[in-house]
Amino acid sequence: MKRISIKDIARAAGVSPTTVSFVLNGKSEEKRISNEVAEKIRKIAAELKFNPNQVARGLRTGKTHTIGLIIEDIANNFFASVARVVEEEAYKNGYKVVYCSTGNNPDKARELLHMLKQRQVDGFIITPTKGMETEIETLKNEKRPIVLLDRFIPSIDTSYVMVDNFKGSYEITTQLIQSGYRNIGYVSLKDEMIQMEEREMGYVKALEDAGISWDKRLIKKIAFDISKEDQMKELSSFFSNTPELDSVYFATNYLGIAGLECLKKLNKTIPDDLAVVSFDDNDLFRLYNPGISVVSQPIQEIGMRAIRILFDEMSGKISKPLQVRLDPTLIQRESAPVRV
Amino acid sequence: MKRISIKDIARAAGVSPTTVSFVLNGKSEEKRISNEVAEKIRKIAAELKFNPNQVARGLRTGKTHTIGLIIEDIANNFFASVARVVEEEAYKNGYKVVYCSTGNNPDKARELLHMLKQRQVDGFIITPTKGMETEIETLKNEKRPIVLLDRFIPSIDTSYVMVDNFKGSYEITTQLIQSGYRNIGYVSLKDEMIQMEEREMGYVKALEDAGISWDKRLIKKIAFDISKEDQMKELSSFFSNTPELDSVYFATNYLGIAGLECLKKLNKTIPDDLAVVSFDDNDLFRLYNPGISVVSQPIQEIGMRAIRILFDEMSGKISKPLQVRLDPTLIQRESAPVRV
DNA sequence: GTGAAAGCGCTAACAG
DNA sequence: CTGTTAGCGCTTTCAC
Repeated sequence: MKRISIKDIARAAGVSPTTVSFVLNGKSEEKRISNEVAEKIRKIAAELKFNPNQVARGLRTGKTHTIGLIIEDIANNFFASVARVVEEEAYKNGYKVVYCSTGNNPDKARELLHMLKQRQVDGFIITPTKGMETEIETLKNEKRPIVLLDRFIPSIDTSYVMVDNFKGSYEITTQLIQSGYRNIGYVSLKDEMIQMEEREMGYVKALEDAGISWDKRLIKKIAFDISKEDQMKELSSFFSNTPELDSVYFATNYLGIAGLECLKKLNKTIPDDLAVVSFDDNDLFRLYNPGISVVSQPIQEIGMRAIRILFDEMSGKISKPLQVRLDPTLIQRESAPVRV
Repeated sequence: MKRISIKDIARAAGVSPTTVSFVLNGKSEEKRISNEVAEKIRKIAAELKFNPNQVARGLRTGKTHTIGLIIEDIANNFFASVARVVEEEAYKNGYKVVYCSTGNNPDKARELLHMLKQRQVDGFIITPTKGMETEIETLKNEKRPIVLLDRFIPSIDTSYVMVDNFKGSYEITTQLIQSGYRNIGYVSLKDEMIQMEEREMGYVKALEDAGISWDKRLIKKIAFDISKEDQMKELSSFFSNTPELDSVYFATNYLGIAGLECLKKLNKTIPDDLAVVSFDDNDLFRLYNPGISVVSQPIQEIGMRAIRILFDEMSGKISKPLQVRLDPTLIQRESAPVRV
């Protein structure tokens, strides 16, 4: 049961492969193929269940109809949800997506990029890690369609789609201050990329604007790649070393989840012992008792914009990088009520 | 800045493309290419930053080094986590993965399969939906490597990897009974595949073995594709129509999450008003107050076994389908304590 | 209106 | 030890 090719159809129809190709690619009008021939070819193709070999087509045309999606971690809810949107929209346009998780490891990220290039993907959506500057630059110079996701590289002018991190961070911190909190802890990641810097700036600026001097001791940074246990240890010691905290702001969903786990272990009650807020939303924050107040990202729109911009770049519809910052949404729940 | 090919290297080195191909594919020994030539070629390739075109290679060799992963929904924690494991392991072996979410829609599932075949993926890992029997059968007849995930198709003898659903379900139901619960609700999906049937059988068998007659009214089935609001409505009315319930068992993480949301809205206290257990584990169940008792799947191992079996099939190491049922783990938390 | 032929970049018989 | 050549399946220019 051998795969059937365009030649088989040609033979069966008594025409040349060329004609078959024209008809099957909808160019029968343009090439003025007679209706009878066209119909006949289509009929035979259907009977034989002909599947064009996309690899061969890719080799010939240089287009693989595949896009490469490089994200931090497909198991992370935020990225998985974005991936879902990207996949769906790509699929609607006849594109497949190959995805890769970097785990925030620059070496792996570079390798993945390299692999995707070898695979001739038509475009890239990338959550860049540190140390990818050169590769992204190269991509850009090669005029490959590319849009950055969740963060960008300040030194390179590419398209990107991300939430307005500063704004979200500023607003939720301000909210906390207005609710009467003064000793607001901030838990973030070491080795940060620009998006985390923006979140920190939002936090600091909100404090400054409220006339609260910010205290370095209330800022805790955790490495991305340590074990769960070490994470817990770091968090625990942070909380025990800063008894003056009346509230804490976790800068990613990932940290927020770890934070809740730690506070549970320490038998701290939210919000009585400590008010809690976090960047990003998810089922846990939404349904937790008490519900965790968050800055939520417009996930659907982030994914949609990213893939649409990529398509526009691929089709040449836009030639200049497009940079999008979406508004976050503050969701008030019960984890940081007005202090009495 | 044109892409450089094997010919360019050949020209630069003053040898033929063949020789370059041999050297770059590590066959210099086998083909007895002289060391000087080999070295020279390698050097030039490195200098020119040569990237072999995998599409061309794929066309020639018939191997794309890509595997297709068809799952229910990449945004679902269980599948995303499995996907992560699969991707990681595939990557270590030089394979990429193209993933697609079916959303449990048979038509989409079939289309996706079709697309992946056109793309000449070397193997498939598939979470089958209803109505995919013919396609899977065809795949099997074409001798394409394939392993089913999370469920299987009883009428077709393929490899698969899944948790022992019956066992998990039986055990957690028995646990509930032994803790003194008698009116145990069961919330599952309509249009179920085999894995859900097994879970239901586990539930029913546990009740029967305990001499409890099971009541159809305590079993609620919800369609997969309805809106969140409708889901909530269905759940609410189920709970109000069955006031005799002392406990409820949700048959998937997805339903468990919806269930918690519903109970929260109805102001029911767990476990005082109603004890709750669920199939699958996740951050929400683990950190919820009270912690939700669950049957947890060995996600890491499921992903690992699936990809390893697929590789073994691809390399011809095994010729007979391998069918794996992994043991689930009961995790006792506080949502269904012994009744007093 | 349709077909012949070249070629995308690579691999692998086969020849020398 | 290395090169020639054919061909994977498709698209596309050019010719008839």
